Amino acid sequence: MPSIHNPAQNHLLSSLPAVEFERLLPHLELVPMPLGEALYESGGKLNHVYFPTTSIVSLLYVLHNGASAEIAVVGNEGILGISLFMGGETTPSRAVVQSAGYGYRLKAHLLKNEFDRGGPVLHLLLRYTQALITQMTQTAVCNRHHSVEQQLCRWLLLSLDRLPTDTLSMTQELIANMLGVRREGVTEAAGKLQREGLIKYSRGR
Amino acid sequence: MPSIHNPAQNHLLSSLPAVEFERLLPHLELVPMPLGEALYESGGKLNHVYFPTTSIVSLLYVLHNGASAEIAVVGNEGILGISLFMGGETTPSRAVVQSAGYGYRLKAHLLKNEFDRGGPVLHLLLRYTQALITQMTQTAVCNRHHSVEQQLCRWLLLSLDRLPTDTLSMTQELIANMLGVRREGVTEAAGKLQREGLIKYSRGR
DNA sequence: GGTGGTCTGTACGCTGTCGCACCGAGGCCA
DNA sequence: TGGCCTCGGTGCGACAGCGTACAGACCACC
Repeated sequence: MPSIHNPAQNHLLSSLPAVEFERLLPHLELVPMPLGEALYESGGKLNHVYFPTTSIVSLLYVLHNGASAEIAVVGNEGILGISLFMGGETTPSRAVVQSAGYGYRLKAHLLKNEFDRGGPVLHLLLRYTQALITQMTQTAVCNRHHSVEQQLCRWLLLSLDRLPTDTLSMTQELIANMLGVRREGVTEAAGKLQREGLIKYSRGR
Repeated sequence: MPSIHNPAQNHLLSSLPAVEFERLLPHLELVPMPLGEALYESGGKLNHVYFPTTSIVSLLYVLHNGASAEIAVVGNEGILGISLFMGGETTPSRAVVQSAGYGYRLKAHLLKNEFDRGGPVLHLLLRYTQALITQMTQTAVCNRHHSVEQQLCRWLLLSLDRLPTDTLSMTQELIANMLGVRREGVTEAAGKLQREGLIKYSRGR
């Protein structure tokens, strides 16, 4: 376990009061999160919750026909698995690692116990959930009113906000089906942004 | 106050254990909810929460340019004002009465107190919030992948699920800017559905 | 019965996105 | 060096939805 990793890199964990943090600390387990890994499947059971530190994870909603759309992005500011304490046993959406990195995971029942104590952990998690809801609603309205280019911009910013560097390695193809648009659309929009000098890329920015 | 009205018409209230229900009962206030009334404005303060009984309320997200999109529908199965207990003082979205009727309202701090006791009220509200999140994610993915006609269908079903009758009075214009599409698009889709014998309408179904 | 206002239906051109197909460029490996 | 595969760029026809404009239908009120 490389020493450069530290649970406090996750803002949610680092916001916990010392008592609660210490209590969870021994159970936090550093795990690598490789590109493309699916943390949860839609309808699957929830065994662990994840606190990303250097990785980014997308929440996807998948349709019957296979088409999908990203509904939110979670990075080092958040947690994966909120339905654990919101009520359901299962996760309504698919969670896929969008940018490889690390994160800490915790057995689901441990967090649930902590949540049920009703202290600062509860309030922190609810506050984060509220923020996540806001992100989802913005996604919904983006999907309706904005162009591919605008959505690409938003997506880039959301992702960069959650990474220490200003470089992210992604294929346009992947971005495209995160956003639920055509790959060519992304090519076009990205090309335009590059011409305007806003971004630079070659096979992953 | 007409005696046909009863707080138990709201499924959330009727699911409460007797103790909690009795505790809230004296503070529930029946209010008419006329078409078009805005219960909350985006960013506004939250003085009351609402439990619709015979009305339907839309949660809208409004853009700077005035364009808006519906992100969820709340009827007699739910509650308005979840951000009260989720963390924010203010509401992130606009709430507009979409179908006139009645509902009960409760002073915000009373529900907050109840929530903070951590009992069944907390779990019930969280479970409902989870359901609402699911509805929002579906809205997001609908906005991306579905045609106006499909969205109209979904919208009609969502609304009818929340009403005792199978008739709702709405102008196409209103439906259109709930969905964030053109009025003509709704006309066309509705016309098609009518030709197929699925719905009937004249100036509000 | 007339008048005005609201709601609905129809038409037309425009643009953004889609689906498909194809090609060039870059990277990896033998 | 050559070959392969992935990734990025481009072109083209099809089409859904948008904006605008206008005409008819229905209702309410005088």
